[in-house]
Amino acid sequence: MKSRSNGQNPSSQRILDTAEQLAQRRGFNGFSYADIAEQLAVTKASVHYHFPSKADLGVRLIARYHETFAGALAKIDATVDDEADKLRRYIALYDEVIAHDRMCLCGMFAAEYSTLPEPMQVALRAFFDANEVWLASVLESGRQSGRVIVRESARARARMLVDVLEGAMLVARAYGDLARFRSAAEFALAELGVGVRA
Amino acid sequence: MKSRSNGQNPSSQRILDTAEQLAQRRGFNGFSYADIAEQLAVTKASVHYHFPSKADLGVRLIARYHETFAGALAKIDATVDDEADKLRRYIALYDEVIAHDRMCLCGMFAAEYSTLPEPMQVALRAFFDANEVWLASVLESGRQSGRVIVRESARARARMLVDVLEGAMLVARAYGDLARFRSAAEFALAELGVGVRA
DNA sequence: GTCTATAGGTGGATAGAC
DNA sequence: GTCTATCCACCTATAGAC
Repeated sequence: MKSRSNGQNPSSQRILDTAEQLAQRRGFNGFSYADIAEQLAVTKASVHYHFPSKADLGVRLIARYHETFAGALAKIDATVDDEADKLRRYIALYDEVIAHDRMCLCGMFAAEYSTLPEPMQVALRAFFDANEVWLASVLESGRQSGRVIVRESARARARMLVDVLEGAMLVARAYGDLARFRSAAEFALAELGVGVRA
Repeated sequence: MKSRSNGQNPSSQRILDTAEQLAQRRGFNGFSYADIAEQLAVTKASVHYHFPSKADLGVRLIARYHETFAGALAKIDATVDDEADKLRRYIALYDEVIAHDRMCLCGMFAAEYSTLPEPMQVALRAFFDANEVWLASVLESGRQSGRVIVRESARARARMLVDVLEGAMLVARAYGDLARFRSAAEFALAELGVGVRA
């Protein structure tokens, strides 16, 4: 039945790990099959066996990133009640990315959007949509519980929150300055009446 | 004395115009000499005559973009007194970029930062530094005149402003949604006690 | 599932005629 | 200042042996 890798076995995972790191640091147009093969000490042909085309690889990269992110959000929902805490935990997800000297995979791909195969563009928007939905839900809940200040549309504020975090990562990376990202994140939280620490 | 184009003659300007458009839409790694040559109906060799290496072209792109931007800021300073108006005019500069279906040149290059030749990286930071200095000055002045609400460091708030505008452009472009950018910009202004309209 | 080998194309860049 | 012609490195991708 399985005459071809489905991207779930160990080899495929290692390839995705390596490609993800490269994509987050150099962009989708900034790395090649040769780069992946070199880091894993295999041949380009071997990588092509698991991911026939770069478009396939790109779609799987976004899908896995999305799944991992969604899992992290589900864990927050399962372990945290306070909406302010949820927002802090959300920002910590971004913090960990830039702390590892990476850009958000989807923020990176957003820059290259017009050069991407259409399936990747669709998957990319799905990622941002999911972030927006989750954040809007937390903000709405926070407004009702009185733990978060949201004067305007929760949905619009959710979008703006994603925007500032992506932008802060983008610019901070040019300065190699993690503190710069944290400062912007702190401001974004403060506007919601949420302190950096509980 | 001038045996070689200095990037200031008409041909060079047309090349820079074309390259700028391509770079803002596809990124520095997303266009080639062939793309420029095709749009201008000349040969690649002719483009290389004006800009021998792509690194040369990239540095000149950022330098010209920076100069144009600085000129626009100087014009704002020369024609507007009210700090809230200055901030609205500043945001209008970004608005015009995305309205032309482009990303900020330097925001785009920031994504590709680690793949850029070092001279381009230096020029890139200089652009963001200049933005930050101008904005911080306007915010500080606005705070003193009472026309802008700035509770924290003007410098840090200036950075955060650049971050949210760059991030809003980045994400809005994936949705082809100018309104999404405008909404984020409006929020950013509102936090400073500045309305969208005077 | 990984390898060697290679195809077919495009990248940036240069030489030299006009 | 623009052209033709070309170089060489690299790209994505495939064929076929092991």
